[in-house]
Amino acid sequence: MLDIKLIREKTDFVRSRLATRGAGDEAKIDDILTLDEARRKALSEVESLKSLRNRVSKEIGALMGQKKIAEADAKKAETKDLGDKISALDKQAAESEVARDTLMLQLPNLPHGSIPLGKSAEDNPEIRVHGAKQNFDFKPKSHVELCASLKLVDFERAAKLSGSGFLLYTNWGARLERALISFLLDLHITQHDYTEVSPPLMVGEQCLVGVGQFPKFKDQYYGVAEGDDAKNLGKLYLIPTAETPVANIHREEILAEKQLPIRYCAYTPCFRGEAGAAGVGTRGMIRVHQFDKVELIKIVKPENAYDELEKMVGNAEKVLQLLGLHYRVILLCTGDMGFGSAKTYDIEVWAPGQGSYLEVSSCSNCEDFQSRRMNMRFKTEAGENKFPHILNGSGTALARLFVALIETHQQADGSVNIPEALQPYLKTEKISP
RNA sequence: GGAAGGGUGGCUGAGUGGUUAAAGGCAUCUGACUCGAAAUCAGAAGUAGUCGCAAGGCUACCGUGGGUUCAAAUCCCACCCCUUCCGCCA
Repeated sequence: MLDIKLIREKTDFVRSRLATRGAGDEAKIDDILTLDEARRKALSEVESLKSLRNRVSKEIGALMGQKKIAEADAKKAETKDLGDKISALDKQAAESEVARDTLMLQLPNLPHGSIPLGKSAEDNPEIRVHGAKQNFDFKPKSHVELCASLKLVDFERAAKLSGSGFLLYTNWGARLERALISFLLDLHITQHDYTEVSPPLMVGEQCLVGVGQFPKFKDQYYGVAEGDDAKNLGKLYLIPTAETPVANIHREEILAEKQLPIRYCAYTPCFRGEAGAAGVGTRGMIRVHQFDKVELIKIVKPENAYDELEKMVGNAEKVLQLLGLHYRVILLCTGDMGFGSAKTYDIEVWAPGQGSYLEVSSCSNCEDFQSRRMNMRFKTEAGENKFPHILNGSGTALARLFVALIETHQQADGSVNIPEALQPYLKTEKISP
Protein backbone atom coordinates (compact mmCIF):
# COMPACT_ATOMS: atom_id res chain seq x y z
CA MET A 1 0.00 0.00 0.00
CA LEU A 2 1.23 3.46 -0.83
CA ASP A 3 1.37 6.19 1.79
CA ILE A 4 -1.79 8.30 1.51
CA LYS A 5 0.26 11.33 2.53
CA LEU A 6 2.56 10.77 -0.42
CA ILE A 7 -0.45 10.58 -2.72
CA ARG A 8 -1.83 13.81 -1.26
CA GLU A 9 1.40 15.76 -1.26
CA LYS A 10 3.20 14.46 -4.35
CA THR A 11 0.25 13.56 -6.49
CA ASP A 12 1.90 14.17 -9.84
CA PHE A 13 4.95 12.17 -8.87
CA VAL A 14 2.82 9.20 -7.81
CA ARG A 15 0.75 9.42 -10.98
CA SER A 16 3.76 9.46 -13.24
CA ARG A 17 5.53 6.58 -11.44
CA LEU A 18 2.38 4.46 -11.64
CA ALA A 19 2.05 5.29 -15.31
CA THR A 20 5.45 3.72 -16.02
CA ARG A 21 3.90 0.32 -15.30
CA GLY A 22 1.55 0.82 -18.20
CA ALA A 23 -1.48 -0.66 -16.46
CA GLY A 24 -3.46 2.55 -16.12
CA ASP A 25 -3.52 2.53 -12.33
CA GLU A 26 -2.79 6.25 -12.19
CA ALA A 27 -6.43 6.81 -13.17
CA LYS A 28 -7.49 5.71 -9.68
CA ILE A 29 -5.67 8.58 -7.99
CA ASP A 30 -8.38 11.19 -8.48
CA ASP A 31 -11.03 8.97 -6.92
CA ILE A 32 -8.75 8.19 -4.02
CA LEU A 33 -8.15 11.86 -3.34
CA THR A 34 -11.86 12.68 -3.56
CA LEU A 35 -12.71 9.95 -1.07
CA ASP A 36 -9.85 11.00 1.15
CA GLU A 37 -11.17 14.54 1.29
CA ALA A 38 -14.70 13.38 2.02
CA ARG A 39 -13.35 11.26 4.83
CA ARG A 40 -11.39 14.09 6.40
CA LYS A 41 -14.29 16.49 6.13
CA ALA A 42 -16.63 14.08 7.90
CA LEU A 43 -13.97 13.34 10.48
CA SER A 44 -13.37 16.92 11.47
CA GLU A 45 -17.12 17.50 11.86
CA VAL A 46 -17.77 14.39 13.86
CA GLU A 47 -14.77 14.89 16.07
CA SER A 48 -15.83 18.32 17.16
CA LEU A 49 -19.28 16.94 17.96
CA LYS A 50 -17.69 14.15 19.97
CA SER A 51 -15.60 16.68 21.77
CA LEU A 52 -18.76 18.55 22.73
CA ARG A 53 -20.46 15.37 23.88
CA ASN A 54 -17.50 14.38 26.01
CA ARG A 55 -17.44 17.75 27.67
CA VAL A 56 -21.15 17.70 28.50
CA SER A 57 -20.97 14.11 29.72
CA LYS A 58 -18.27 15.05 32.15
CA GLU A 59 -20.38 17.93 33.42
CA ILE A 60 -23.30 15.56 33.88
CA GLY A 61 -21.08 13.22 35.81
CA ALA A 62 -20.01 16.04 38.09
CA LEU A 63 -23.62 17.15 38.65
CA MET A 64 -24.69 13.59 39.44
CA GLY A 65 -21.88 13.41 41.95
CA GLN A 66 -23.29 16.48 43.65
CA LYS A 67 -26.83 15.03 43.52
CA LYS A 68 -28.02 17.87 41.31
CA ILE A 69 -30.35 15.55 39.44
CA ALA A 70 -32.57 18.15 37.81
CA GLU A 71 -29.66 20.06 36.32
CA ALA A 72 -28.16 16.81 35.09
CA ASP A 73 -31.41 15.81 33.42
CA ALA A 74 -31.57 19.18 31.67
CA LYS A 75 -28.13 18.64 30.22
CA LYS A 76 -29.01 15.13 29.18
CA ALA A 77 -31.92 16.46 27.15
CA GLU A 78 -29.57 18.96 25.56
CA THR A 79 -27.27 16.29 24.17
CA LYS A 80 -29.95 13.76 23.38
CA ASP A 81 -29.86 14.19 19.60
CA LEU A 82 -26.09 14.58 19.40
CA GLY A 83 -25.74 10.82 19.31
CA ASP A 84 -27.71 10.46 16.09
CA LYS A 85 -25.71 13.14 14.32
CA ILE A 86 -22.51 11.56 15.49
CA SER A 87 -23.38 8.06 14.33
CA ALA A 88 -24.53 9.36 10.93
CA LEU A 89 -21.27 11.24 10.40
CA ASP A 90 -19.24 8.35 11.78
CA LYS A 91 -20.83 6.13 9.19
CA GLN A 92 -20.05 8.61 6.42
CA ALA A 93 -16.41 8.82 7.46
CA ALA A 94 -16.11 5.04 7.72
CA GLU A 95 -17.68 4.51 4.31
CA SER A 96 -15.34 6.98 2.67
CA GLU A 97 -12.41 5.32 4.36
CA VAL A 98 -13.40 1.83 3.26
CA ALA A 99 -13.95 3.02 -0.30
CA ARG A 100 -10.61 4.84 -0.30
CA ASP A 101 -8.74 1.86 1.11
CA THR A 102 -10.39 -0.54 -1.31
CA LEU A 103 -8.89 1.49 -4.14
CA MET A 104 -5.58 1.90 -2.35
CA LEU A 105 -5.22 -1.86 -1.94
CA GLN A 106 -5.48 -2.23 -5.70
CA LEU A 107 -2.69 0.21 -6.44
CA PRO A 108 0.64 -1.46 -7.19
CA ASN A 109 3.92 -0.27 -5.73
CA LEU A 110 5.87 2.56 -7.34
CA PRO A 111 8.86 1.31 -9.33
CA HIS A 112 12.18 2.45 -7.92
CA GLY A 113 13.73 5.38 -9.75
CA SER A 114 16.50 3.22 -11.20
CA ILE A 115 14.15 0.85 -13.02
CA PRO A 116 14.36 1.00 -16.80
CA LEU A 117 11.15 1.98 -18.55
CA GLY A 118 9.57 -0.74 -20.60
CA LYS A 119 6.37 -2.48 -21.57
CA SER A 120 7.09 -6.18 -21.35
CA ALA A 121 9.67 -8.87 -20.75
CA GLU A 122 11.32 -7.92 -24.03
CA ASP A 123 12.47 -4.66 -22.48
CA ASN A 124 14.22 -6.28 -19.51
CA PRO A 125 17.95 -5.62 -19.60
CA GLU A 126 20.33 -8.51 -19.00
CA ILE A 127 22.56 -7.67 -16.03
CA ARG A 128 25.05 -10.54 -16.15
CA VAL A 129 25.56 -14.03 -17.44
CA HIS A 130 27.25 -16.97 -15.76
CA GLY A 131 28.67 -19.87 -17.78
CA ALA A 132 27.60 -20.68 -21.30
CA LYS A 133 25.32 -23.01 -23.19
CA GLN A 134 27.23 -26.26 -23.39
CA ASN A 135 27.74 -28.14 -26.64
CA PHE A 136 26.44 -31.67 -26.63
CA ASP A 137 27.89 -34.22 -29.01
CA PHE A 138 24.48 -35.86 -29.04
CA LYS A 139 20.96 -34.48 -29.20
CA PRO A 140 20.02 -33.54 -25.61
CA LYS A 141 16.74 -35.00 -24.38
CA SER A 142 14.02 -32.95 -22.77
CA HIS A 143 13.29 -33.46 -19.09
CA VAL A 144 10.07 -35.24 -20.02
CA GLU A 145 12.04 -37.88 -21.92
CA LEU A 146 14.64 -38.15 -19.17
CA CYS A 147 11.97 -38.48 -16.49
CA ALA A 148 10.43 -41.31 -18.46
CA SER A 149 13.63 -43.19 -19.21
CA LEU A 150 15.04 -42.74 -15.71
CA LYS A 151 11.62 -43.16 -14.06
CA LEU A 152 11.98 -39.94 -12.12
CA VAL A 153 8.43 -38.63 -12.51
CA ASP A 154 5.21 -40.48 -13.31
CA PHE A 155 3.16 -37.86 -15.15
CA GLU A 156 0.29 -40.16 -16.05
CA ARG A 157 -0.40 -41.39 -12.56
CA ALA A 158 -0.02 -37.88 -11.14
CA ALA A 159 -2.81 -36.83 -13.50
CA LYS A 160 -4.87 -39.79 -12.37
CA LEU A 161 -4.50 -38.62 -8.77
CA SER A 162 -4.99 -34.90 -9.14
CA GLY A 163 -5.46 -33.92 -12.77
CA SER A 164 -2.95 -32.25 -15.03
CA GLY A 165 -0.37 -29.92 -13.56
CA PHE A 166 0.65 -32.20 -10.72
CA LEU A 167 3.76 -34.30 -10.30
CA LEU A 168 4.37 -37.73 -8.86
CA TYR A 169 8.08 -38.04 -8.22
CA THR A 170 9.25 -41.63 -8.06
CA ASN A 171 12.35 -43.32 -6.70
CA TRP A 172 15.44 -41.32 -7.77
CA GLY A 173 13.22 -38.44 -8.80
CA ALA A 174 11.77 -38.19 -5.31
CA ARG A 175 15.21 -38.57 -3.80
CA LEU A 176 16.64 -35.90 -6.06
CA GLU A 177 13.85 -33.51 -5.12
CA ARG A 178 14.45 -34.12 -1.43
CA ALA A 179 18.21 -33.82 -1.83
CA LEU A 180 17.81 -30.48 -3.57
CA ILE A 181 15.61 -29.15 -0.77
CA SER A 182 18.13 -30.12 1.88
CA PHE A 183 21.02 -28.78 -0.15
CA LEU A 184 19.34 -25.40 -0.63
CA LEU A 185 18.32 -25.02 3.00
CA ASP A 186 21.76 -25.97 4.28
CA LEU A 187 23.47 -23.61 1.86
CA HIS A 188 21.45 -20.58 2.90
CA ILE A 189 21.50 -21.39 6.59
CA THR A 190 25.16 -22.16 6.95
CA GLN A 191 26.68 -19.90 4.27
CA HIS A 192 24.27 -16.98 3.88
CA ASP A 193 23.13 -16.22 7.42
CA TYR A 194 19.44 -17.09 7.14
CA THR A 195 17.34 -18.64 9.90
CA GLU A 196 15.27 -21.64 8.86
CA VAL A 197 11.54 -21.54 9.51
CA SER A 198 8.83 -23.97 8.53
CA PRO A 199 5.49 -22.17 8.28
CA PRO A 200 1.87 -23.24 7.90
CA LEU A 201 0.88 -24.11 4.33
CA MET A 202 -2.58 -22.64 4.77
CA VAL A 203 -3.06 -19.02 5.79
CA GLY A 204 -5.87 -16.59 6.45
CA GLU A 205 -6.87 -13.96 3.95
CA GLN A 206 -5.12 -11.17 5.86
CA CYS A 207 -1.74 -12.71 5.08
CA LEU A 208 -2.48 -12.65 1.36
CA VAL A 209 -3.60 -9.03 1.63
CA GLY A 210 -0.45 -8.27 3.60
CA VAL A 211 1.92 -9.31 0.84
CA GLY A 212 -0.27 -7.87 -1.94
CA GLN A 213 -1.66 -11.07 -3.47
CA PHE A 214 -5.17 -10.09 -2.39
CA PRO A 215 -7.52 -8.54 -3.29
CA LYS A 216 -6.37 -8.07 -6.84
CA PHE A 217 -5.30 -11.62 -7.71
CA LYS A 218 -7.75 -13.59 -5.63
CA ASP A 219 -8.71 -15.80 -8.58
CA GLN A 220 -5.20 -17.26 -8.70
CA TYR A 221 -5.24 -19.11 -5.39
CA TYR A 222 -6.70 -22.26 -3.91
CA GLY A 223 -9.17 -21.74 -1.09
CA VAL A 224 -9.84 -24.65 1.20
CA ALA A 225 -12.88 -25.66 3.21
CA GLU A 226 -12.89 -27.50 6.50
CA GLY A 227 -15.38 -30.33 6.46
CA ASP A 228 -18.33 -30.22 4.10
CA ASP A 229 -19.77 -26.88 5.18
CA ALA A 230 -19.48 -24.45 2.27
CA LYS A 231 -19.46 -21.56 4.74
CA ASN A 232 -15.91 -22.50 5.67
CA LEU A 233 -14.64 -22.15 2.12
CA GLY A 234 -12.04 -19.46 1.82
CA LYS A 235 -11.33 -19.02 5.52
CA LEU A 236 -7.95 -20.43 4.66
CA TYR A 237 -5.96 -20.51 1.44
CA LEU A 238 -3.14 -22.74 0.27
CA ILE A 239 0.00 -20.64 0.09
CA PRO A 240 1.27 -19.70 -3.39
CA THR A 241 4.76 -19.20 -1.95
CA ALA A 242 6.43 -19.31 1.45
CA GLU A 243 6.64 -15.53 1.16
CA THR A 244 2.99 -15.36 2.18
CA PRO A 245 3.30 -16.83 5.67
CA VAL A 246 6.94 -15.90 6.33
CA ALA A 247 6.75 -12.22 5.41
CA ASN A 248 3.73 -12.01 7.72
CA ILE A 249 5.45 -13.53 10.75
CA HIS A 250 5.92 -10.12 12.33
CA ARG A 251 2.74 -8.50 11.06
CA GLU A 252 1.26 -5.94 13.46
CA GLU A 253 4.43 -5.97 15.52
CA ILE A 254 6.79 -3.18 16.44
CA LEU A 255 10.28 -4.61 16.16
CA ALA A 256 13.31 -3.20 17.91
CA GLU A 257 15.82 -1.62 15.55
CA LYS A 258 18.53 -3.95 16.83
CA GLN A 259 16.51 -7.00 15.74
CA LEU A 260 17.07 -6.00 12.11
CA PRO A 261 18.02 -7.34 9.71
CA ILE A 262 15.87 -10.46 10.01
CA ARG A 263 16.65 -13.12 7.42
CA TYR A 264 14.38 -16.13 7.08
CA CYS A 265 14.69 -19.12 4.83
CA ALA A 266 11.84 -21.58 4.35
CA TYR A 267 11.09 -24.64 2.29
CA THR A 268 7.44 -25.13 1.36
CA PRO A 269 5.37 -26.54 -1.43
CA CYS A 270 3.65 -23.78 -3.40
CA PHE A 271 0.12 -24.04 -4.75
CA ARG A 272 -1.02 -22.01 -7.72
CA GLY A 273 -4.22 -22.01 -9.68
CA GLU A 274 -2.44 -20.51 -12.69
CA ALA A 275 -5.82 -19.56 -14.13
CA GLY A 276 -5.36 -18.59 -17.72
CA ALA A 277 -1.61 -19.11 -17.73
CA ALA A 278 0.09 -20.59 -20.77
CA GLY A 279 1.57 -24.01 -20.36
CA VAL A 280 -0.67 -25.35 -17.63
CA GLY A 281 -2.02 -28.70 -18.53
CA THR A 282 0.80 -29.51 -20.91
CA ARG A 283 3.08 -32.36 -20.03
CA GLY A 284 6.22 -31.51 -18.15
CA MET A 285 7.36 -29.69 -15.08
CA ILE A 286 7.69 -26.10 -16.26
CA ARG A 287 4.32 -24.83 -15.05
CA VAL A 288 2.42 -26.88 -12.50
CA HIS A 289 -0.14 -26.34 -9.78
CA GLN A 290 2.12 -27.57 -7.01
CA PHE A 291 5.88 -27.23 -6.80
CA ASP A 292 8.52 -27.04 -4.12
CA LYS A 293 10.49 -23.90 -3.38
CA VAL A 294 13.03 -22.62 -0.91
CA GLU A 295 12.25 -19.00 -0.25
CA LEU A 296 14.37 -16.20 1.21
CA ILE A 297 12.79 -13.34 3.14
CA LYS A 298 14.49 -10.32 4.64
CA ILE A 299 13.12 -7.61 6.88
CA VAL A 300 15.60 -4.74 6.86
CA LYS A 301 16.12 -1.07 7.55
CA PRO A 302 15.29 1.01 4.47
CA GLU A 303 18.81 2.38 4.13
CA ASN A 304 20.24 -1.14 3.78
CA ALA A 305 17.53 -2.61 1.62
CA TYR A 306 19.10 -2.31 -1.80
CA ASP A 307 22.44 -3.69 -0.63
CA GLU A 308 20.52 -6.57 0.90
CA LEU A 309 18.72 -7.12 -2.39
CA GLU A 310 22.02 -7.45 -4.26
CA LYS A 311 23.22 -9.96 -1.67
CA MET A 312 20.02 -11.91 -1.95
CA VAL A 313 20.42 -12.24 -5.70
CA GLY A 314 23.96 -13.42 -5.05
CA ASN A 315 22.64 -16.03 -2.61
CA ALA A 316 20.31 -17.43 -5.25
CA GLU A 317 23.03 -17.34 -7.93
CA LYS A 318 25.31 -19.34 -5.66
CA VAL A 319 22.86 -22.24 -5.91
CA LEU A 320 23.18 -22.36 -9.69
CA GLN A 321 26.94 -21.93 -9.61
CA LEU A 322 27.37 -24.85 -7.22
CA LEU A 323 25.17 -27.00 -9.43
CA GLY A 324 27.17 -26.12 -12.53
CA LEU A 325 24.30 -24.45 -14.36
CA HIS A 326 24.40 -21.67 -16.92
CA TYR A 327 22.16 -18.73 -16.09
CA ARG A 328 21.52 -15.06 -16.65
CA VAL A 329 20.32 -12.33 -14.33
CA ILE A 330 17.86 -9.81 -15.70
CA LEU A 331 16.37 -6.67 -14.25
CA LEU A 332 12.63 -6.36 -14.73
CA CYS A 333 11.50 -3.18 -16.47
CA THR A 334 8.66 -1.02 -15.15
CA GLY A 335 6.05 -2.78 -17.26
CA ASP A 336 7.02 -6.31 -16.23
CA MET A 337 7.38 -5.97 -12.47
CA GLY A 338 5.19 -7.68 -9.91
CA PHE A 339 2.44 -5.84 -8.09
CA GLY A 340 4.21 -5.22 -4.80
CA SER A 341 7.75 -4.80 -5.99
CA ALA A 342 9.83 -1.65 -6.35
CA LYS A 343 12.72 -3.51 -7.95
CA THR A 344 13.02 -7.09 -9.14
CA TYR A 345 15.80 -9.25 -10.52
CA ASP A 346 14.93 -12.51 -12.19
CA ILE A 347 17.39 -15.35 -12.55
CA GLU A 348 16.88 -17.59 -15.55
CA VAL A 349 18.63 -20.90 -15.85
CA TRP A 350 19.43 -22.55 -19.16
CA ALA A 351 17.62 -25.77 -19.91
CA PRO A 352 19.28 -27.35 -22.95
CA GLY A 353 16.55 -29.93 -23.51
CA GLN A 354 14.02 -27.13 -23.72
CA GLY A 355 16.36 -24.86 -25.61
CA SER A 356 15.24 -21.99 -23.42
CA TYR A 357 15.87 -20.15 -20.19
CA LEU A 358 13.62 -20.93 -17.22
CA GLU A 359 12.87 -18.48 -14.45
CA VAL A 360 13.99 -20.12 -11.21
CA SER A 361 14.28 -17.11 -8.99
CA SER A 362 12.74 -13.71 -8.62
CA CYS A 363 14.25 -11.39 -6.02
CA SER A 364 12.39 -8.24 -5.08
CA ASN A 365 12.52 -5.33 -2.73
CA CYS A 366 8.94 -4.39 -1.94
CA GLU A 367 10.20 -1.48 0.16
CA ASP A 368 7.49 -0.54 2.68
CA PHE A 369 4.59 -1.59 0.43
CA GLN A 370 3.98 -4.81 2.35
CA SER A 371 4.94 -3.57 5.80
CA ARG A 372 2.30 -0.84 5.47
CA ARG A 373 -0.31 -3.39 4.51
CA MET A 374 0.53 -5.58 7.47
CA ASN A 375 1.32 -2.71 9.83
CA MET A 376 4.76 -4.05 10.66
CA ARG A 377 7.11 -1.43 12.05
CA PHE A 378 10.37 -1.05 13.86
CA LYS A 379 11.27 1.48 16.52
CA THR A 380 14.44 3.43 15.84
CA GLU A 381 16.95 4.31 18.54
CA ALA A 382 15.40 7.77 18.47
CA GLY A 383 12.03 6.25 19.35
CA GLU A 384 10.43 6.79 15.97
CA ASN A 385 8.30 4.03 14.42
CA LYS A 386 9.19 3.29 10.83
CA PHE A 387 8.14 0.75 8.23
CA PRO A 388 10.91 -1.71 7.39
CA HIS A 389 11.60 -2.83 3.85
CA ILE A 390 10.62 -6.41 3.09
CA LEU A 391 12.52 -8.41 0.48
CA ASN A 392 11.68 -11.78 -0.94
CA GLY A 393 13.54 -14.04 -3.29
CA SER A 394 13.39 -17.60 -4.47
CA GLY A 395 16.40 -19.55 -3.49
CA THR A 396 15.26 -21.28 -5.69
CA ALA A 397 12.12 -22.78 -7.25
CA LEU A 398 12.49 -26.50 -7.51
CA ALA A 399 10.62 -28.12 -10.36
CA ARG A 400 12.43 -25.94 -12.87
CA LEU A 401 15.75 -26.35 -11.12
CA PHE A 402 15.20 -30.11 -11.38
CA VAL A 403 14.56 -29.70 -15.12
CA ALA A 404 17.67 -27.60 -15.72
CA LEU A 405 19.79 -29.96 -13.65
CA ILE A 406 18.89 -33.17 -15.43
CA GLU A 407 18.86 -31.59 -18.87
CA THR A 408 22.25 -29.96 -18.32
CA HIS A 409 24.04 -32.92 -16.79
CA GLN A 410 22.62 -35.66 -19.03
CA GLN A 411 25.09 -37.94 -20.74
CA ALA A 412 25.09 -39.65 -24.11
CA ASP A 413 24.24 -42.98 -22.47
CA GLY A 414 21.05 -41.52 -20.98
CA SER A 415 22.38 -41.14 -17.46
CA VAL A 416 22.58 -37.92 -15.45
CA ASN A 417 25.70 -36.86 -13.58
CA ILE A 418 25.13 -35.39 -10.16
CA PRO A 419 27.15 -32.25 -9.37
CA GLU A 420 29.68 -32.66 -6.60
CA ALA A 421 27.91 -30.24 -4.24
CA LEU A 422 24.79 -32.37 -4.35
CA GLN A 423 26.43 -35.77 -4.02
CA PRO A 424 26.56 -35.79 -0.20
CA TYR A 425 22.79 -35.29 -0.23
CA LEU A 426 21.81 -37.73 -2.95
CA LYS A 427 24.57 -40.19 -2.07
CA THR A 428 25.30 -41.04 -5.65
CA GLU A 429 27.43 -39.61 -8.46
CA LYS A 430 25.08 -40.56 -11.23
CA ILE A 431 21.51 -41.58 -11.95
CA SER A 432 21.42 -44.31 -14.58
CA PRO A 433 18.62 -46.01 -16.46
C1' G B 1 -16.92 -31.83 19.38
C1' G B 2 -18.10 -31.11 25.17
C1' A B 3 -16.88 -28.42 29.92
C1' A B 4 -14.46 -24.58 32.65
C1' G B 5 -11.42 -20.28 32.86
C1' G B 6 -9.24 -16.25 30.27
C1' G B 7 -8.00 -12.08 26.43
C1' U B 8 -6.26 -4.60 29.52
C1' G B 9 -0.26 -0.55 27.34
C1' G B 10 6.85 -3.38 25.58
C1' C B 11 5.93 -7.31 29.65
C1' U B 12 3.21 -8.25 34.24
C1' G B 13 -1.15 -6.95 36.64
C1' A B 14 -5.40 -3.83 39.18
C1' G B 15 -9.74 -2.00 37.66
C1' U B 16 -18.01 -3.88 37.28
C1' G B 17 -21.10 2.86 34.40
C1' G B 18 -18.79 9.35 35.26
C1' U B 19 -11.24 13.91 35.68
C1' U B 20 -9.16 6.23 33.67
C1' A B 21 -4.63 6.72 28.65
C1' A B 22 -6.08 3.51 32.52
C1' A B 23 -3.12 2.06 39.83
C1' G B 24 1.16 -1.02 41.31
C1' G B 25 5.46 -3.81 39.59
C1' C B 26 9.27 -5.02 35.74
C1' A B 27 11.84 -3.26 31.63
C1' U B 28 13.23 1.61 28.88
C1' C B 29 14.93 6.86 28.69
C1' U B 30 16.61 11.62 31.25
C1' G B 31 18.63 13.95 35.54
C1' A B 32 20.77 13.73 40.70
C1' C B 33 24.21 11.04 43.87
C1' U B 34 29.22 8.31 42.43
C1' C B 35 36.06 8.35 40.16
C1' G B 36 32.77 4.85 37.50
C1' A B 37 29.02 1.18 38.11
C1' A B 38 25.22 -0.96 41.16
C1' A B 39 21.64 0.60 44.57
C1' U B 40 18.67 4.82 45.74
C1' C B 41 15.92 9.40 44.67
C1' A B 42 13.33 12.75 41.07
C1' G B 43 11.19 12.98 36.38
C1' A B 44 9.80 11.28 31.24
C1' A B 45 7.58 7.86 28.25
C1' G B 46 1.52 4.17 24.35
C1' U B 47 -0.47 3.71 19.11
C1' A B 48 -2.89 5.99 15.28
C1' G B 49 -6.02 9.61 12.85
C1' U B 50 -7.05 14.70 12.20
C1' C B 51 -6.39 20.20 12.45
C1' G B 52 -2.17 23.65 12.74
C1' C B 53 3.83 27.04 9.89
C1' A B 54 4.65 25.79 14.87
C1' A B 55 3.64 25.45 19.97
C1' G B 56 -0.13 22.59 20.63
C1' G B 57 -5.44 21.11 20.22
C1' C B 58 -9.11 17.48 19.25
C1' U B 59 -10.76 12.28 18.26
C1' A B 60 -10.31 7.06 18.53
C1' C B 61 -8.16 2.70 20.62
C1' C B 62 -8.70 -2.18 27.11
C1' G B 63 -9.55 -9.53 21.53
C1' U B 64 -13.25 -8.25 17.06
C1' G B 65 -18.06 -6.44 15.53
C1' G B 66 -22.78 -4.70 17.06
C1' G B 67 -26.24 -2.80 21.04
C1' U B 68 -27.96 0.04 25.61
C1' U B 69 -26.72 5.11 27.72
C1' C B 70 -25.85 12.04 28.11
C1' A B 71 -21.49 8.80 29.29
C1' A B 72 -18.83 1.87 28.45
C1' A B 73 -12.44 -1.40 29.85
C1' U B 74 -16.86 -1.80 33.05
C1' C B 75 -23.78 -3.68 31.22
C1' C B 76 -26.17 -6.80 26.87
C1' C B 77 -25.61 -9.83 22.12
C1' A B 78 -22.68 -12.33 18.41
C1' C B 79 -18.05 -13.90 16.84
C1' C B 80 -12.58 -14.87 17.13
C1' C B 81 -8.40 -16.49 19.82
C1' C B 82 -5.71 -18.65 24.12
C1' U B 83 -5.20 -22.07 28.49
C1' U B 84 -6.74 -26.51 31.18
C1' C B 85 -9.66 -31.01 31.38
C1' C B 86 -12.65 -34.76 28.58
C1' G B 87 -13.66 -37.08 23.70
C1' C B 88 -11.61 -38.14 18.83
C1' C B 89 -7.11 -38.45 16.27
C1' A B 90 -1.57 -38.36 12.86
